[in-house]
Amino acid sequence: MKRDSDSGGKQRPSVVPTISQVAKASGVSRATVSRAFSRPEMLTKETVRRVKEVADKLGYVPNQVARALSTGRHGNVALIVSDVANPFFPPLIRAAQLRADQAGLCVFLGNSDEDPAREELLVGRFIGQVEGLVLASSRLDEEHIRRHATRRPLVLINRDIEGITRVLIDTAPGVAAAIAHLAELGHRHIAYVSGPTTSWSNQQRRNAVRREAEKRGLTVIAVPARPPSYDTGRLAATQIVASGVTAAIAFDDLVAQGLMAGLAALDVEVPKSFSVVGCDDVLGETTYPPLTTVSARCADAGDVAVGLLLSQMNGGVSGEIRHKLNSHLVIRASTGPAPVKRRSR
Amino acid sequence: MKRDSDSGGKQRPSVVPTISQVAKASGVSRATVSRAFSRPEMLTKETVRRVKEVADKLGYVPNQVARALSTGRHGNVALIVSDVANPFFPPLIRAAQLRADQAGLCVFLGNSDEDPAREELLVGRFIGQVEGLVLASSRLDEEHIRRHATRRPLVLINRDIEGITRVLIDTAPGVAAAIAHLAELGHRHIAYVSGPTTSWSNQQRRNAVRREAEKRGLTVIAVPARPPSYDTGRLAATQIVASGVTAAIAFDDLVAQGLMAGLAALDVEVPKSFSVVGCDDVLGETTYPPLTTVSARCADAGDVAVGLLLSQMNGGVSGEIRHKLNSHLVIRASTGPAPVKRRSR
DNA sequence: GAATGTAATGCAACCGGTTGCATGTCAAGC
DNA sequence: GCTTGACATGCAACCGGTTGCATTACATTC
Repeated sequence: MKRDSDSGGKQRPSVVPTISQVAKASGVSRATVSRAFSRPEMLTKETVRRVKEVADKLGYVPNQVARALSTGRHGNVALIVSDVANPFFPPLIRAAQLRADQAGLCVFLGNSDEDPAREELLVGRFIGQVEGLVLASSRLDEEHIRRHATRRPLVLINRDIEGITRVLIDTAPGVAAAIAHLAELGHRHIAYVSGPTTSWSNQQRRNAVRREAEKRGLTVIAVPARPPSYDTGRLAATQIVASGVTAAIAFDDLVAQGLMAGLAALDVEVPKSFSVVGCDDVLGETTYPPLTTVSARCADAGDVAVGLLLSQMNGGVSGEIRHKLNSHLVIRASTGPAPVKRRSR
Repeated sequence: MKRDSDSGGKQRPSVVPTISQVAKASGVSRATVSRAFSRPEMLTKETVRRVKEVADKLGYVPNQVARALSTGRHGNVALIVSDVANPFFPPLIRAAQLRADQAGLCVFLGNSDEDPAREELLVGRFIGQVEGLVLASSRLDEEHIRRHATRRPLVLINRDIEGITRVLIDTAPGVAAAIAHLAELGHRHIAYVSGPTTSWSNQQRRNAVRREAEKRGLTVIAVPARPPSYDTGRLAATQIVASGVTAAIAFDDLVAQGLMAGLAALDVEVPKSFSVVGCDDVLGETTYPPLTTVSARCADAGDVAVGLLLSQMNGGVSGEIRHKLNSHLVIRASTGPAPVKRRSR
């Protein structure tokens, strides 16, 4: 019964030393080595020092996978977004990463490409090896989300499901400010260039436009740009110009940018003859002309979401949290006074 | 000695059934359950069917972490990029994801934020739980990269280290075409707006500009935009205009876009009085005017890199691979005939 | 000096799978 | 009818850590 699994000659000689090798080399038990790394306060300083020294020499690093198996803590979280390539997400991803990093966590990124089935598949793959999930603009139906939430701490971004922790980018105040801004500039008839009907953000924005416009006596028409993109925005220009409005507020910056391109192609000058407002503020000053937009602080959303996830993972927060992020209007150069009204068209 | 670990009442009653529970419920051994999932061809069809049925009923899913511990295959790969927020990366990330997904792999995303120390930290966290790594635009020094490559399959993007599998986006042909294009339009003096000196891409582009310009008898000046961004591009405009050149080719699209904004601010019309060429083709037609640029097919790079990683993980490809991706010029509206020369300035 | 308490370390079971080998079953071959 | 072999399944060790409990060593107190 020779069971000297430690000294056993493996095919890979020097790579990846295990806890047993460190234990043997430093003349202590595996338990002590383990504690030197995970609970050093239980040990003599001297012991910790010695073990770590040996470990260093051998190039030992605790095996995360093995650790995860026995403790159930993997040190991983998952972030699933609906479209990595949409400029709304990269800053959000970056902020989420940063926050997770600070907590020593690794992050899995999933890209659902707007497809619920894909998203479900990804969740399935991730859930076994993460301690928590963040779903940004999830396209999953409520039932699925609830089920996953029973298995793991889960935080939603821009999805409003009761009982599940969520962070919502509340663009209503910013949109309201945008309407006020346009009203002050003398615009009376405006268009809302709308996004996906299933999107929580779109519903929220459209309602805010309606409400505020009504309050100020403006008339609003809705023109779709679906899916929201530069191209659909551009294509919407004709219809919008034909409708006789003098300003438009778009579902997002990409649509707004497309719209401006469409207007330019029709020889409609922005902001001289037509004003455009975007949403999300993801393009900064890079458009021509620089876009007036509603800043949605998407980076903060990533940061906050991971923060909430962390506290849920640790403390096991009981109460439901519905975190709202404020928004505000950033005025640049795509909005200006309403053109003098022509008598007839 | 009552050691009935299987039926033992855990605190969590129904969640996450284990292989033992499935084994018991279906009246077979754990080994058989294991094989029903990982090597069904070893078992009777009937057995597989029965086990899977029971597993389904119980909601059993094999635990990835446990599996990884015993097999050493985690089913994960890591992708580290230097800046998620740079528009060059999202398409690359997306393509890499897609490819990994098809192979049933989960991907960890790391963001080094251009910081070698951070990148090293991330690699350390990932390496224990992945089967392979892709480093895009790595800022690590060669020695570190080589070391990691001995531990795990590793593929580089836009980093040229001998002996390590790498995919390089070869923009030289596209840049050469751009110079030719400008020469044909009558430009004689041009500027190269350069990026990070340590960047492989930048060196390659600058050299291509030099070489091709010399061949055609154009003169080139170099103007820095560091770090490469919209803002540094914008700021470079003054110096460029003052130098008397009639066209510029920028390190990337962002710089080019900034440059166009800077030119507009100086009342220099593009393309009438000045031509601008970008690089990477990540902005499509969204600039004003639409940017002539060198298409670098960054999405393909992600796809190819993961593909190479996979083959390295499986077959254990022996020979070194240096995969070059071609580039070509996309002509849009930011380039035009050189303005008629004024006698003096 | 014996009893008591406390701090440091070791022992061995356990996490949930995988897998080499042994065992058992059944049918074909002589 | 008994041997032989192929095939299906079970046994038990193993992956590399963690942790409850036992043990040991040492200091304190009376």
